[in-house]
Amino acid sequence: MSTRKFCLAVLFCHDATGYEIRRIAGEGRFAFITEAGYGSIYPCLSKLESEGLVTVSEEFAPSKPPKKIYSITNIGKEAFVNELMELPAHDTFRSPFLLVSLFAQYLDADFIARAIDAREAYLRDKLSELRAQATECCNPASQWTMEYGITTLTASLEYLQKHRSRLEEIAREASSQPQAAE
Amino acid sequence: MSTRKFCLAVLFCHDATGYEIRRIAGEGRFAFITEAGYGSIYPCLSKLESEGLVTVSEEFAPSKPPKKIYSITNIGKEAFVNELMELPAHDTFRSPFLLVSLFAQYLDADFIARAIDAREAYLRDKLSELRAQATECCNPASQWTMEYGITTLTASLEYLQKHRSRLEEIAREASSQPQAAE
DNA sequence: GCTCACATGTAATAAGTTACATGATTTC
DNA sequence: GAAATCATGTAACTTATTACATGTGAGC
Repeated sequence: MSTRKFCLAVLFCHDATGYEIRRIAGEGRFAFITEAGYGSIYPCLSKLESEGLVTVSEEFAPSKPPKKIYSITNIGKEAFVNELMELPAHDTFRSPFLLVSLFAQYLDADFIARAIDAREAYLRDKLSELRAQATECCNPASQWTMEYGITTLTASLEYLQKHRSRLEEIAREASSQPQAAE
Repeated sequence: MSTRKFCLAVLFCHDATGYEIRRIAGEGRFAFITEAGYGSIYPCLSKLESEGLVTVSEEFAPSKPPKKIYSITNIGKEAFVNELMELPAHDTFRSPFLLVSLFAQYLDADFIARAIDAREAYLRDKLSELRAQATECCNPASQWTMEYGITTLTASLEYLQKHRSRLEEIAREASSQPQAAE
């Protein structure tokens, strides 16, 4: 149901094609909603249309692929707001990296260093993207939400930078001695 | 594949039944791995057994339901470590609450206040549970990982406490005036 | 000439969630 | 006596992911 809400959320703000909705997924103010691909978005838009929550208008530009521009209807807006008005489920936060860190002592030190590097780079990218979008944006609720994201990502990046050496050491120490299961 | 890794991770540390694995899901050092239910765990354990990564021993205590205690095999340990030794995928963080905050201006102020209250309570609970587990635990990698979680949850809770009034005001202001779409 | 961005979609597969089905023991 | 905890599992359903399939135009 999360792709559904995401599509409605985007269309609530402005008309868009499936392609555009896909591009927005996981970025800016939608960073923490979903990262749906085409395979979820296109079928979802068709379903929303059949339910009357959105309408489509096709645009045939000469010598360009035809576009389907989706708009949310009043019924769609109402449905969306109603769906939001239930106490939101709690966050799902899943981190394959934290599974790696949990078993750092059984993995090699080089690998751990590379995994940390990759994570640091990723967090930095996400952060700069979010910061850029946040300064551009003038809607107060969007700004509040993006600042929330910036705050938590910053905390995450700072922890990683401050404490990465400790994790790297755990991996180094373990690989230099015979290992025993915990 | 995440339930699979989670089961192997738990069994890497100690033997357990499906029921126990379920209880550990989403708690302590496994807080950020998965929150799988019985419906994922039991079939997963059967599959791991058929692959030879774990073994089962049944325990028939008189006047108690029979238990199936799973143990990881050497092949299982090896497979697990090998699966971890690929650069971890990036985190997935999905927050239904942040979708609500994004549209705060269209929702009623009371509802926003309740949603924030619920989130604050949830974060506080998660944090105290994690802190309790972190002090009990003496494995350095587990501790590093839990402190990571504590750091980000703390940042999240602090943001919410400091800035909740701004979000509440957005909802209040909007409901007192005629609304226009963004 | 090649690759990237634009643009839409389907089909097969994998995975997870929910509800169902059962039953003993312990705690209030 | 009721509710919660321990304990296992299946079946149906929903959802998301991946790969496939196709085609144009712009920039290098």
